[in-house]
Amino acid sequence: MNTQNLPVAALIKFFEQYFPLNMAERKEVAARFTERSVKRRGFILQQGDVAKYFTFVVSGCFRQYVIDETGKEYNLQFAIENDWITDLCSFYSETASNTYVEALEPSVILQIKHEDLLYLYTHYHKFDRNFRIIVEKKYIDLQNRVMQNISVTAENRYSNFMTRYPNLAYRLPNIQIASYLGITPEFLSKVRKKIVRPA
Amino acid sequence: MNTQNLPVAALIKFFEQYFPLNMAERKEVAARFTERSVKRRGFILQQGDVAKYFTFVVSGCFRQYVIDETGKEYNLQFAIENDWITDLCSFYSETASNTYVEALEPSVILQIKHEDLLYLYTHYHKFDRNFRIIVEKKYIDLQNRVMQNISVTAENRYSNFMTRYPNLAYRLPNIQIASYLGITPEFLSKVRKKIVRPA
DNA sequence: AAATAATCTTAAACAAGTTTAAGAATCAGG
DNA sequence: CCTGATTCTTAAACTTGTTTAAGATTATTT
Repeated sequence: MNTQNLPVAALIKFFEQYFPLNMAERKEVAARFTERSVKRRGFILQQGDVAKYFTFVVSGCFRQYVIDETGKEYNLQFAIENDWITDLCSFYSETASNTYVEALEPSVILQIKHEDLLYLYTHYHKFDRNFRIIVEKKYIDLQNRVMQNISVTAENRYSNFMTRYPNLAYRLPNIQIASYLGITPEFLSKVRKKIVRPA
Repeated sequence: MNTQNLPVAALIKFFEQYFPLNMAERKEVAARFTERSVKRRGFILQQGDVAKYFTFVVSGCFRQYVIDETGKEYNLQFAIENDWITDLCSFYSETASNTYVEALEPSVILQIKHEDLLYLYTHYHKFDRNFRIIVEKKYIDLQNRVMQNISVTAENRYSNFMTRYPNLAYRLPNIQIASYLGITPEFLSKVRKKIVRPA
């Protein structure tokens, strides 16, 4: 099995940030994750579907969002290379999702089915651990975001976002950033103007 | 070892929601968690400290909060019986916390040190799994909160909070709820009035 | 390269939420 | 059960962010 230069090499490298994988574990990764290309605006999850996969982003960019009764969209998260995305709630409870996961760029992903991930959890201690760590890191990020949402003005949330996620931020249209920060694109425009040419 | 009626029995019961514990695992739980009583307004974590413990709440109620430059407090989370609380970021990175964790009621807790939890992770697969599940559930809650923060008015956030966490909500002063929802107590008062006697 | 779609900006009128201040009600602790 | 401290309410003036609408700019697709 030659996994060099393949998307699965990126995934193995990701896991090995935490702990080296033995040969059996590498084989399982190669066997149980499925590669897939997604074009811009393609969906890997839509409202009403059960999230069947946990997705590792090899290249490209995704957003998860919800749509309210009035048709407005709200971005819950972005994921670029080396990040993970799914609707965790739907994935683990195997119930219909309220969310969409859409590619913002042409992307390459590796997906694992719920049952295969459970298999890995049960047979290889290390994957319980790896996914514990993945979710812990995401939890910490999310808590930081909640903190900002309840304590920081839109202007500062925008500045902080740009400094914290510069790679991500400069790839995203402002309209997507506004939706993530919980403000309108019009107000973001105002904020940006103010930052460039402060009163 | 008789653990009936003891706080540690509550903790074992908590873990056994997910998977039964064998005798060795129960012994480790009894041995590695330390019981502690905390009086109202007592702190188990303060800004500048490293969070040395992961805390299971046997009885009582805690809040985690931050204080900004102007001295205002913002509640990041509450934890009542059968919930867990710490500053995850500080706990895992072993760096100083920006947050406080304070008892809102006289409380009884069980705490495990970072090194002891790592010991459990390493020697007992089940604890990696249990803590993966604990954090996943907390992540899902937090994502739901972010969604509300960016898409729902203060009035509806309050209503949703009251229906979603009634047990918790009716134990908390409104001032604490306001701080969690990201609004002022004065505005919450307005909102409550409107809900009782709609215009 | 043209056509279409999506994004960005501006501004005026509006709505949601904050600030300040002060009095009333409730609660915790000795 | 008394007392000080905390919490809750109200209201007026203010600030932050939204809505609507329209034109300008930039990307994407054909």
